[in-house]
Amino acid sequence: MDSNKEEKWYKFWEENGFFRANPKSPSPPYGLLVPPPNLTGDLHLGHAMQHSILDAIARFKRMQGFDVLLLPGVDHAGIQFEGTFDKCLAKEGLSKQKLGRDEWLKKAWQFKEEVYNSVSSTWRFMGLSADWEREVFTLEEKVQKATFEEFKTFWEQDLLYKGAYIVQWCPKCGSAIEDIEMEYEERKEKLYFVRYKVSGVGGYITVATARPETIPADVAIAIYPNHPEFSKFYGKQAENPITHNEIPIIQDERVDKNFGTGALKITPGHDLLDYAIGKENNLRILQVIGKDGRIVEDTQIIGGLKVDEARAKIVTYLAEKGHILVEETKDYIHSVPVCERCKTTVEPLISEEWFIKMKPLAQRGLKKIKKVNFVPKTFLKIISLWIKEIHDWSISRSLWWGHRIPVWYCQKCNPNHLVGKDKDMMVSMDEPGKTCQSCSQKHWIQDEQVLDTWFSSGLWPLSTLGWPSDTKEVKKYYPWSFEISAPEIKFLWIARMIMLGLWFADDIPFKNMFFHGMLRDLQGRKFSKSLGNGIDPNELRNQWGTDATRMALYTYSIPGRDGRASKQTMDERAKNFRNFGTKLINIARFIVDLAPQDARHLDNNSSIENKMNHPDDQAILGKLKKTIKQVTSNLDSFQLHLATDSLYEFIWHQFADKYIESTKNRRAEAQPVLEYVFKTSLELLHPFMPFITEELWQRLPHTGKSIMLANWPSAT
RNA sequence: GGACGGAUAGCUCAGUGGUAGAGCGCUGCAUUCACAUUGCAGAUGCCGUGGGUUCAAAUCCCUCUCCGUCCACCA
Repeated sequence: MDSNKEEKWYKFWEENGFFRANPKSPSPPYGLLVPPPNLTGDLHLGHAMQHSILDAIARFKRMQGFDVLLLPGVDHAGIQFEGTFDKCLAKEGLSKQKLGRDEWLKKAWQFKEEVYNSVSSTWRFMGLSADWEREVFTLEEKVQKATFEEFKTFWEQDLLYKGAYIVQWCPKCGSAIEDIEMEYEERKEKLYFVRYKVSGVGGYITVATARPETIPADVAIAIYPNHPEFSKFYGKQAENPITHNEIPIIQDERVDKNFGTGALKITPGHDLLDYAIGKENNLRILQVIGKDGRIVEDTQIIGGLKVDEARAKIVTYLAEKGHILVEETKDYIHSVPVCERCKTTVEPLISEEWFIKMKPLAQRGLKKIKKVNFVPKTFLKIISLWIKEIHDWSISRSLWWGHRIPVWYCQKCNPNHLVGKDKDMMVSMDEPGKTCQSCSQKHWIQDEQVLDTWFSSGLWPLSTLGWPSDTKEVKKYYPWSFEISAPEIKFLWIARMIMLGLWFADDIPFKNMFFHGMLRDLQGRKFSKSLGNGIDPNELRNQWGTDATRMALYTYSIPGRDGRASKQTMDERAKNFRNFGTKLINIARFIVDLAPQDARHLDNNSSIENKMNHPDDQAILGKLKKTIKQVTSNLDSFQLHLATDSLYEFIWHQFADKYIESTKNRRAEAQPVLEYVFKTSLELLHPFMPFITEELWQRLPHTGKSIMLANWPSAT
């Protein structure tokens, strides 16, 4: 089937409104939420698979008589978009600094339009029967309102706070990121043994560290309790070899007695564990690494240097002074956290950020999460465990592209942008009309940061339906019937949608949660641009057609199961299903074009089983019934690979190879069965191969305008 | 260190208590036949290891090995 014909049918369906949901219809709802692709991202094989699965379920449910809402959207993808856009600006010699926030945003929106227009048409691929008129962009007004309501409610419920906290900072993105936005890279570095002089009693305490450049920010040394060698120093002071400050020697059982020397330098400003220990011991917090990834200027010895330069220089210096013995230095392989998006080494440092207290949300989430039917069900456990061990969610990002934090400070009374309840700050979407309660004037200035993309995406099941307004869409389609996701965003997105949905709408956001597997290359590596191992779904479509590409993808659609694929394996499978399509065309040619003059034709009004008594007819009708049952139950349990498998086997090897051959000597008599079995087969196949089934169905005796509107075959 | 998943034909993978399956690849035969983008026939597997439950195990249970993924504050 060529792409012109595909386009023709797609247009036919869309123009007839077959993709549209109808909240007013009395039919029961079946809502499917398309995971919004990133604005800047090309669609890859994983998207193609998601779309194919979503579309099969949607078409199946429509044929079963449901009022289907398949709702598409686009994600603004904060960090990713901003990175791409800034690169483009740099080519024109422009930058954020030069433009300023307002001008930058204006250009960013223009850029968004350009990008959107150039790629959005490709999102309609794979025959996705989405209700395009309802497409939602994550920054549009509707979503803004919902996001504001979310923020405001958290604020009123006292679940929102702002504070200096140790965060994972990506110097390149210039923003805090969440733990779950980080990756780890195995790196071979050096482990240095640094001697700190103990004051008063004489002697040294040695710590092992991979990060000597943070020594200027050391504020204590911690040893594990009852350290055989060092416990005599407990309570004494040591001398910081760089700053020469006196720092206390403390004990903590979180220090691993088997690592290094059993003593740990405490740097609360640049390490999460140290931060926790420092807080409990009321230690000062010093910072030597700035948000630009360089050592702060007024640091001794290494001020102004990049981190790796600083490390080299400080090691040389400490070795010269006898604090590091070169022969004691070890090679050390460990995992270094890097930013998932730009692969820059992440620096833990102190920053002012907004947080949500997640405990209450997690509690409610855990109580109700069992209502979600996870496919495969192992995800219930995985996600529940994560929710159980939830920590507060840092929702602010130092970006410009996103929902700006709806908080206003009185510039006069609150120049440091501190947060208290209703004095010199306000939570408001637009500039407050009121005056400041402290100075009775209006000098409002908005918080500089924007919200984490997932803060708004987490509300996607509600914001897309017009919440917080009590719309007919919310009433009818919430909770959604079906959601699909890649496993990699199960915490970032899925877990949060569940908690937020329960918090704001008091119900789970979706009844069925389907996780597909990850497609990898033949060596088991992820597809990535840098490896160049990606497979372009459009190339497959051009070569083999959309129907065949979809069928090839269904063979990989087993819930939660990763698959390995190459262009070659995809070609092999797609080719097979292209051949299957050819087979269908030839079956149609045989049944329709070459029908004998005296053939009776299919009569929709009477039961075919009762009229056709030949054993071959009875046999094929029986097998068809069995196939209807199988396909229906496989679709009900979202096992698309089994559904397509049994259809393929039935149509090709039972119907075409055996039954059709057997009718050649009683051709005219068998015509009604040929027509009936083929038409029914096409209807069963339509969710998976929408184009060719429409094309051929139209050529058979039929009622109704489209196979999309046909009733799902019944086995009774 | 925890949690989860995988190991089945040359390759990519289904199956998951009752005589080993598909696609691609391979071998042989068939062309005035709806279809060579085909049909028919065929070869190829101690279903990772060791044990257990059962009349019966690739399938359920336990052990081990190897691979993979996720989680965790790996200095």
